[in-house]
Amino acid sequence: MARILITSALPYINGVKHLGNLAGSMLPADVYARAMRLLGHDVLYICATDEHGTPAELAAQAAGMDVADYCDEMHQAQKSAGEDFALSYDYFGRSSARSNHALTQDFAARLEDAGLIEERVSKQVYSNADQRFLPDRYVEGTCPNCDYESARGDQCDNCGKLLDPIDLINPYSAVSGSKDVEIRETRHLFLRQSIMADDLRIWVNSHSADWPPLATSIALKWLDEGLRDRAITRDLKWGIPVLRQGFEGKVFYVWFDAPIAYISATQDWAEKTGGDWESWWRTDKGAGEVQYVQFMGKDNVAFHTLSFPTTIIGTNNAGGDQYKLVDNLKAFNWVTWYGGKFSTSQGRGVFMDQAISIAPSDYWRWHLMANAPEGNDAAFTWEEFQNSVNSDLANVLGNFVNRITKYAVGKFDGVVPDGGQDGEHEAWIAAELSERLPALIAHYEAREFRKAAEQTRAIWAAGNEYLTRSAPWTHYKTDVDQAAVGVRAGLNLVALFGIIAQPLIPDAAAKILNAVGVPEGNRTWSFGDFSGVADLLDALPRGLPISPPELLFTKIEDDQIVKWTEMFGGGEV
RNA sequence: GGUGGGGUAGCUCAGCUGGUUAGAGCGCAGGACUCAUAAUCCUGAGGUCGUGAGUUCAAGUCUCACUCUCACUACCA
Repeated sequence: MARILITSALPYINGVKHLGNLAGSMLPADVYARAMRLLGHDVLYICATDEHGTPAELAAQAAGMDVADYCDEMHQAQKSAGEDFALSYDYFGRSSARSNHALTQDFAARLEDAGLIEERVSKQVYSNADQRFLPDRYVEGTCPNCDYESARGDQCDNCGKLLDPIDLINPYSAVSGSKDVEIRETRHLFLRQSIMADDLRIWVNSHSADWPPLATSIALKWLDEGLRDRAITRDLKWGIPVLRQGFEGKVFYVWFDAPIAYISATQDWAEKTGGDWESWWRTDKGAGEVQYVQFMGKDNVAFHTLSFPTTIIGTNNAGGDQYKLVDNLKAFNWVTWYGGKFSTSQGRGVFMDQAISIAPSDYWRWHLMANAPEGNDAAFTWEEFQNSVNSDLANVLGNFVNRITKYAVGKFDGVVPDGGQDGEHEAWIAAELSERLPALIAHYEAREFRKAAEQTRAIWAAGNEYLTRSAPWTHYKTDVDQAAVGVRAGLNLVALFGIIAQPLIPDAAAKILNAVGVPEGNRTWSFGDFSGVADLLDALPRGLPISPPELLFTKIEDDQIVKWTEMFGGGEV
């Protein structure tokens, strides 16, 4: 048994997340957590809302709310959306929690002791009308390169050129539209990442074999370009106060405190459950044996492979408490939406709360993982979604469960039949399983979600092939015992299919396992060694009553696709 | 502009350190079966592996050039 710590990138607070966010961090982390628990590992899966920063303040302002109240509300909304999708967090915390204030301030103090903090003065755009400093992208104006009139201060959307807000012609605040903006000097703390670059490179290279190329290549790219020091404070009201003379009214940068919330949320978990957070995070207190796995979209890779590690290594260098670095890191590409990106700010795509209102969570979980954006960006289309659900879930799995349980009710009094001897067909399916089950587990252990889903489906399909081969309905006419063998094996396959389905489609899996009376304690993946896989075909007690579950998966009809396409604008480019 | 992915059957994608007739699912065409949500099972058609060179006994797999596409590019997170 291993101890596995899992975190998924913290969803930002400014709205319910879309399917791209779900597919790229929370959902795969959940599927992995579930699979590892089923394998008997000691798993701790932590997530939280990421609540600080300019967008949170502006979103609250737009909603006419106090930012703390806004975050309370949105935290609840996201927590509830997570529950709707059966995300099995051990704890879903908040980066604004008191624990995170304390820990972030402690980290900053220790980084200073380690000589990694430096004060610098920088120039930034200030809006008098908004009474706030504006991040580059919140300053707009005319592009000096192409004369596009709504160019953002960081980059022009029209010609793609990277800009500095100072270069904009006729700059104005994107928040209020006010042209009363000026350049002001402001003092900030910088994290001296540059002096950690060599250490970071050695560490990243040590993971070149076990991280996805996407992760190492992004990290090395930044290192190759020369890691720059990064400001870790901001001129904002909402956030974690900087305890330093001359920094009154300033807070830590959201990207400094957010990953620290992985740790502080674990502290909050411990507080609530009586668990021991230090054994998960403190390498000087038993966390050395923990395997820590992070899940994130590719946009987050630089922060998780460079900035946060700098924080951890730097803090550790100060002596005293020693914290754990990530061991394995799974990075995802994007789910794309009809030629473009999902966008929270522009409302493009399908959001978690909308998704759950039109189809059960299992449908989304299955489709998003079977088509996970692992090697590449993955296009979401309604047709593909329909196909995944109807073909894989309804036809292959749902129909299998339905056909054999109904047949058992019709011909064998609704119990697992006795009688008969296993023969060549049972040997065939046993051989299939003895090859496929270890492959399935290997895919989960390697966090290859497309392949895990593909193998899961292949095992279900093998069940259908087994029924074709053993054909109990044919034997029933001449040899009831022979038919009993097929029905018995078939019902045991139903149980097995439910057991392996649990990480991906937990709700349907529970219905299936209830239908064939598998007790909670027997739903794990302790298959033993796979030489004994034939026992899986006779695991249910003979004579055990079973009952067909209600329709497991309702097919998605063409007219629903038409309706959803209209509703969500899918099909537009 | 720079950097990094990717371009493999109609569609979505597998193909680790180069090695027998390039694979899967869906879709399509035939057939089988009738227990089942008109489901399932079998068989088949279909690809000059983006383009052009090169290295090698041998390249989808390595090198170079070209082309298309997506992403990242550091004060949005």
